[in-house]
Amino acid sequence: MHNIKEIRNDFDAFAQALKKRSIDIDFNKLKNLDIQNRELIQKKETLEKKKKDISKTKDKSLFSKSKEISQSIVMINEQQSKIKSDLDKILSNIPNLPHDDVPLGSTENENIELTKSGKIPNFEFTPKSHYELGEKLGMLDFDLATKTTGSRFVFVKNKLALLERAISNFMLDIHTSKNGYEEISPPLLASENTMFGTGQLPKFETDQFEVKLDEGSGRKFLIPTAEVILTNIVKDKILDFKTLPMRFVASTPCFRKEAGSYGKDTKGMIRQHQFYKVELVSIVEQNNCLDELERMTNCATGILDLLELPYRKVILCSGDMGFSAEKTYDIEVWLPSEKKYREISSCSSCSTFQAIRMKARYKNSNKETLFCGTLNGSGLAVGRTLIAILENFQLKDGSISIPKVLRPYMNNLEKITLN
RNA sequence: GGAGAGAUGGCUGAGCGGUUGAAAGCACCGGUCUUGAAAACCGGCAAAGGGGCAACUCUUUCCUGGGUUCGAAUCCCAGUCUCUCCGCCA
Repeated sequence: MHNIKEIRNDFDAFAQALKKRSIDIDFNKLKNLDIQNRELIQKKETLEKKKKDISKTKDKSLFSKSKEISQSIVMINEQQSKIKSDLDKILSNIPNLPHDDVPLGSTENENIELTKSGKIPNFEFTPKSHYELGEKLGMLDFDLATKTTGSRFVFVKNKLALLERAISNFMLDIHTSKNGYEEISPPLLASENTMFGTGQLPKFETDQFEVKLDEGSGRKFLIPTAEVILTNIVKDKILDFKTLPMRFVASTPCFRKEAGSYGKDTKGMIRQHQFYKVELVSIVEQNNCLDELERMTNCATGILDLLELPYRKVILCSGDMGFSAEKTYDIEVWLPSEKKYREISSCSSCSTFQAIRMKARYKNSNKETLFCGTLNGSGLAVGRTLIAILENFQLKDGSISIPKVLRPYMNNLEKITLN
């Protein structure tokens, strides 16, 4: 969320910066609400002061006057809180401003490739898709999932289930032992307020799975990414700058409705309602966001290097970035069956955007209270890593060789074969 | 599911109708002392919002929302959350 005080300072600059997002906002309305809001606050405060003074005198003859004032305060207060909530409503739906580094654009076609790494495999046969391979092995069962649950779910079985677990554990080990992240096993449900903090609510409610608990308890949502729950660790906190940066890693299932992606990636397990993801989150001093973004992105690509998977790094254009991000790198892995790169990680700096929503602050060395910077990135999406391994490490007979670094996690298995 | 207890500043924890924005301790910052550090002693230290170029000043905030009152952290009602005991259970 943006700070209205800062918007006020340079209203036109804000409107201009937001244009990069190609978002339609009624700026005049915003401006007017802010002015009205402050006028009413001033009115209210004048009356409150009067009332307070009367109370201090303890003069009985003034008590009735005080009562009158109370009534006017109630009325003004009603108006003011209405205006304030309208104002907040607009503010909470405005996305983060793109950083200057971010290229201008409206769709993914304007994203810019920065680097390419790894060697694209050269097959002597036509490479199969992950779902062909998985089904042939009898280890990916989409039909069964359709029977028990519905579309966009999958049963991962046998050695592929082991592979999935190995991927997860391998990534966690690297991030905790080499990259300095603290491992967390978090709740998979988040409260409404938590979802607001990272920006999933209110604007993207239709993408979320809501879960009904007992009557009376607040609304709960299945996390669409561990980012939500990990970032909110610092919600409502005022941290000491010495405790920063904080770095968390978790491997969790993620749940997404994928509303609006009907007909997209319907085959296979590219786009599922439920998938595992190893997520990285950093809480930093606000000036360190961009450095941390580079560091985090390197942590993600480091995994692909170790797995020997070919990938490229892309910087997202202004129109393709997520709601809370100021700058995002996507890491895309090569999929031989599609002959193209597909997203396997997305690393974003959210500047102070989420911290303002969460009220996550810290005291810097000058004892000033400032909003934290927050970052999140996949390190990596486990399901898509599984896909990438299947496709890139497939052999002519449909068996899969296991990347060397994963073998210790799989009883030194070298190959997944039909039987 | 049954029975209780609680929610106060960065943290711990007093207060239970009128200078209480809030005692005390810890943490933190500054100073004295010390070769340096520690200890000891002295001093400082909440957040949000409004007004002002600024010094500064005003308002709000003791879980949330209502109510009583001239006045509420303190009394009443509702809600949320947390904890303890019993039952059930991975």
